Amino acid sequence: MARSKEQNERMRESRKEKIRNAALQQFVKQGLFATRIQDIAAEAGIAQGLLYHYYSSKDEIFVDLINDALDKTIAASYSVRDMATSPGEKIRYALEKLIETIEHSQTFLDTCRLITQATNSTAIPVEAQDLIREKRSTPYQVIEQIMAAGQKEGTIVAGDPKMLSVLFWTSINGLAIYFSTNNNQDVKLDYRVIASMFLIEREKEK
Amino acid sequence: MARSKEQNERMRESRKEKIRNAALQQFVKQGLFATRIQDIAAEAGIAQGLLYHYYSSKDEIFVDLINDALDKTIAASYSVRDMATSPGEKIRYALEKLIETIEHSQTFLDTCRLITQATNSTAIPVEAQDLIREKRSTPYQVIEQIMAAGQKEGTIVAGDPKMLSVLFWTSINGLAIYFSTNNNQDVKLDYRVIASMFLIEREKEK
DNA sequence: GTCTATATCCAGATAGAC
DNA sequence: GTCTATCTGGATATAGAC
Repeated sequence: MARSKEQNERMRESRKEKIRNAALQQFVKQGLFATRIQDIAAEAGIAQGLLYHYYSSKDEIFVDLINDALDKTIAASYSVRDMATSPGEKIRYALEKLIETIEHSQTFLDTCRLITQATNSTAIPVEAQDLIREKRSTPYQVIEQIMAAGQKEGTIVAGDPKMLSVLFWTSINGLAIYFSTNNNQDVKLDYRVIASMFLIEREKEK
Repeated sequence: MARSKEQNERMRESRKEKIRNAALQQFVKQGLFATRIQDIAAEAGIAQGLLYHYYSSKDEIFVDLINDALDKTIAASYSVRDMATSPGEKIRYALEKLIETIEHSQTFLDTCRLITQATNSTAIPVEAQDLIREKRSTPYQVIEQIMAAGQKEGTIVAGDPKMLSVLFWTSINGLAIYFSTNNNQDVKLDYRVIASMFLIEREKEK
């Protein structure tokens, strides 16, 4: 009996995962409000009514997705922070990986779009607004600290570390938004151009 | 009689302008779908029914706004193109002005947000989609050409001019999106950091 | 021109059959 | 668990009074 219960739990969770994926596709394409419950159900291959056995409302799915997206972003920034290298190298490596991810991971682009959408609308569930207030500043703070450490070390350009962090993330976000709707293969990004904003000459050579 | 007719025309247009401004405020805050006709009418200080004497639908207002926004962006890029200076100086000057505008003009931020919103949603009127397809590439092409000219001149860094143009606009757009919801005065932008992505050392000194 | 009141439609959420 | 059918609320757009 216990096993059957466990199996059910697992099946239920995998079904919810399927619904979340379907919802993410629709939300990034159409936005929260233009997406109908029916659209999500159709994308997930189930009837509209059945969706309510897994989520009690459209908003609840949205909040779940936002929470996931924010946690992923925070986790990624922590993995950069905890690297066993110099601050300058952390910035260089992070940009290299982020650009590569922008070019190859649709999931990453979707995550960026969802967060941007949520951050730029007052018409989202209050729970989502709270999560954003709570979690969104972490990646900015992480990069700000690395920038400050890099300046002490002499590998990062002068200027307010907070500003450098804002430039770092807004460049990445701007690119992600652009590539999410222009997945044209005719533009190949070179992360070193962006890196040259932050790293002083000596570092650029690497 | 002719004068009265003319006056009426003018009053009608100024009323429509008022409605457009109200709609822009609501669209950038809530998005096209979450915004109700009622919200626009309230913001414009008129009754809901009256709005239909000026616009026949919410979509029609949206299309009008998108068209304006795209035309403004194109006009701005042409004014940079037609400057009587070197390509390197054009890039430097354009960035200086754009950063200043991001910091001080709410209207500019709203324009960027509206275009970003429209570009990133399939759930907008087809007329708006057509306008975007038609007009959106112009600013990219203008900057691309300046970058290429600057490379010949020896003031712009190496790399695909198309990529440089994409980096130029996505940086600006990313910043505009960030500042439209974080109008914190505690971060002062320095355009020279961004300029250092594109201009080679000799130019940076300016 | 401007308002209030209303008809119509459509999406979210629920109920009930299988 | 899964579906179809239905209730309900709310927004768009229209009609009609002033």
